[in-house]
Amino acid sequence: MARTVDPARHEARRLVIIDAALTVFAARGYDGATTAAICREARIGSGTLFHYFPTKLAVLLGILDQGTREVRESAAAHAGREDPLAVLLEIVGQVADEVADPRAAGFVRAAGGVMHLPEVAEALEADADAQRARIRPWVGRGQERGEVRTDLAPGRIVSWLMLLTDGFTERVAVEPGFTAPGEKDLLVATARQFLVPGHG
Amino acid sequence: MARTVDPARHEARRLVIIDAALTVFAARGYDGATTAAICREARIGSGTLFHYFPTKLAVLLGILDQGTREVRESAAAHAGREDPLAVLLEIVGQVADEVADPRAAGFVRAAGGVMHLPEVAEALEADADAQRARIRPWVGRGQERGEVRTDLAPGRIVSWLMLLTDGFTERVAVEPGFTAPGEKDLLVATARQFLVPGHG
Amino acid sequence: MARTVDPARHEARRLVIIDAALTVFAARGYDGATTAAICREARIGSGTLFHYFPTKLAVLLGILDQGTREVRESAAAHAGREDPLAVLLEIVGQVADEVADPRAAGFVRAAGGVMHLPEVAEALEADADAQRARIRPWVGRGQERGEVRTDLAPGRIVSWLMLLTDGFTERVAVEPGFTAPGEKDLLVATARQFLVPGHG
Amino acid sequence: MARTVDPARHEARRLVIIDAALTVFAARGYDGATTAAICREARIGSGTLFHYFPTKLAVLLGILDQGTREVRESAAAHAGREDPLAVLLEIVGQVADEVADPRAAGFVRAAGGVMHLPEVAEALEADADAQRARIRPWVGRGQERGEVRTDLAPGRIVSWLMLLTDGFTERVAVEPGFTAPGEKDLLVATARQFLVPGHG
DNA sequence: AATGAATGAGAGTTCATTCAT
DNA sequence: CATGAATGAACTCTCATTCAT
Repeated sequence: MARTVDPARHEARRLVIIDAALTVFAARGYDGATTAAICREARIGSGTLFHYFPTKLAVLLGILDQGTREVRESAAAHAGREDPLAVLLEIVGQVADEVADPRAAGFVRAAGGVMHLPEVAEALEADADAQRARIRPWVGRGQERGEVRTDLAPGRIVSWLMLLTDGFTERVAVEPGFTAPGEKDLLVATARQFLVPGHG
Repeated sequence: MARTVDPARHEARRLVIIDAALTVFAARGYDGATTAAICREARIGSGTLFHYFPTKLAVLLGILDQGTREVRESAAAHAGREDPLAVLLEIVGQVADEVADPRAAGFVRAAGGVMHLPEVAEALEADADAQRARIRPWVGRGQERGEVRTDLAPGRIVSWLMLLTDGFTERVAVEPGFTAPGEKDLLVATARQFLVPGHG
Repeated sequence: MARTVDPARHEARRLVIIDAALTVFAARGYDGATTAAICREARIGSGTLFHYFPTKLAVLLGILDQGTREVRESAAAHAGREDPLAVLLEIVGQVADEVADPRAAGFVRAAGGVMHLPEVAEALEADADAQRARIRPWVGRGQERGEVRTDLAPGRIVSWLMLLTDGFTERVAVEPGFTAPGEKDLLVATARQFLVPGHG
Repeated sequence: MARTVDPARHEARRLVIIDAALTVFAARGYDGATTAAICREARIGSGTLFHYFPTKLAVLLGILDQGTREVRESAAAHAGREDPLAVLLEIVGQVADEVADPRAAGFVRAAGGVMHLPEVAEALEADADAQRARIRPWVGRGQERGEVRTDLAPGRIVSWLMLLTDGFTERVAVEPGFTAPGEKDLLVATARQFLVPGHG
């Protein structure tokens, strides 16, 4: 009656691998990250990696899925709110917080570097969809209540908010002096400015 | 046995290779782009590629240098102007125009994907410096003349303008419906909004 | 903590594994047969396989030994017979019957494919020896009684009978239209023709 | 005007590789033969092997194709002959000669060991077809002329001739004392006996 | 100058085997 | 006794780079 199948342990180990891979991908890019380096970082044997993920690419996709799942959870957390503009700015601020993880930008670039792989493109699209779905409803409600500008279609406003967070992520990654905590307030202010132009 | 080192011919061929490589890097990423594929695209033999560039990495760096040089040339074109705000918005608009090349975003991501290589980091930094140098003086002059907000240090304003163009580039790359020509005006308007907050 | 070493149960399980391995080896060859596939076929865990056999190779050798043992048993069954030629033709016919098992030919080829391994070569030799030992006495007696040609040394006649059964096995394996039951009679007739040339 | 494409040189090198691979496959089986060993035997770098063959399997298939081609050429050599029985016996004898190459049997077994791979099965079938096609017409003509038994369908006679050569190959491979030159005459005699039963 | 055949270092991945449970 | 998660040695194959022609 050997009951070695401990799903919790399995999931925990999976997360260890994902975390290690995130580190290595961020530091060396997708192709630069050897599976050997990931295993070393995760302190596992090479065989174990492939016990949990069928290919190196699957590890990358696993990380992306994880991120998408977290975006969806975050979206759920806003349910029931009645202040759309505040929610939108909170979401923007949340992105700034996430980018504070020094690995975030490196990993985003690593994934972008292999976006030509269909599976990666698909996963990134799914992630983008989740992000849009998190933002979109609040734009609509904000417009209905007159809290958000109505001269732009809601979908376009979503795109521009994502433009701001994308640009923010990139800057944090590239510019040493441009730190997430230090620029967060200006990000939120700029987003507000964009959402409510007259405000300034 | 005429030593027919025709520098013009040499440079022309170099540019052919650079253009081919740009196409292939954009389509497949840096590591995904084999030198064989670049040679095929450039219609040259593999040996020829290495006559013009010592390594594959050197090809990438060559493209980046080319871009940096163009930024510098573009900067020179603004010399003597007396309307800083207009110049800044022109520069922003110019980025939107460049991004219309469908290869632009793909190449940017390809380069970002190997940013962990010191030479690439250096080249990208040089490019960023050139971009900053192109923008920076006009921010300062704009502030002096009262055309640009003064509540932010000029360097920070430069960073945020680049944030906008970076985010714009990313959106164009990722979102099928988000086209450079279609969104250019809003980019310029948003940049203006950022530079002159009261304006809206 | 009863030391329930039930030898019967142990042997039964061993046979289950051997049978499963025979199936998988026949279908995929020795190297193509993963231990995982054998375990799946035998409905046991991978650890269990190695409780019964120290290595994958030992499983193969186990099957071969089993076959050799059966040849010896078959040989014993002929003891006391007084009609050498009939015995020889029965043995030949028996091979045809065995080959009717669709796995037989596949397994023979699988074993042949790793004959370069000394242990396998040895086991196959032992099997061949057993087969020779089963045939040889009846050839001698047949010659003594004038039932079998005497122009060839008995050992050579044994070799040629095995040549016929080997070729038969191969044909059954390779040629869809060449079935063991359908060709058995001709095999026996050809063997008789070989043993008693004038007979035709 | 570099004209480095020397097809003759290319073909020669290809044959060197095929010959080396034949040796190694025969000695160690398909899976036991590492590409490294083949390269060592052929005195080439590992990259060169894959310059000539896309995969290790393709090398095996190349050898099989080569064999099939040779069978077809041999078939063509008999064109115009008017003595069917003699041709058939010559073909049988030819097989005995080929089997004298000590690598032949080992290679046959190596290929058989991976017959579960569809490409190998297909190639072996093509080879078998070529062999049948080489034999078949002479059986028909032999029957028409009354030189060959007519109680069996011609296709079946073909199968049985191949049974004899297959068994011969196997015996030569397995039995140290059973040599191709030493047993060739008996092979031909046995084939004749089979083709013309009354003869003995 | 231009070529492409040849190279080999290095990568991802497989799988027989071990051993704690 | 039975299990299957963990392991790492070993393999095939890719591809940037060299160099004789």
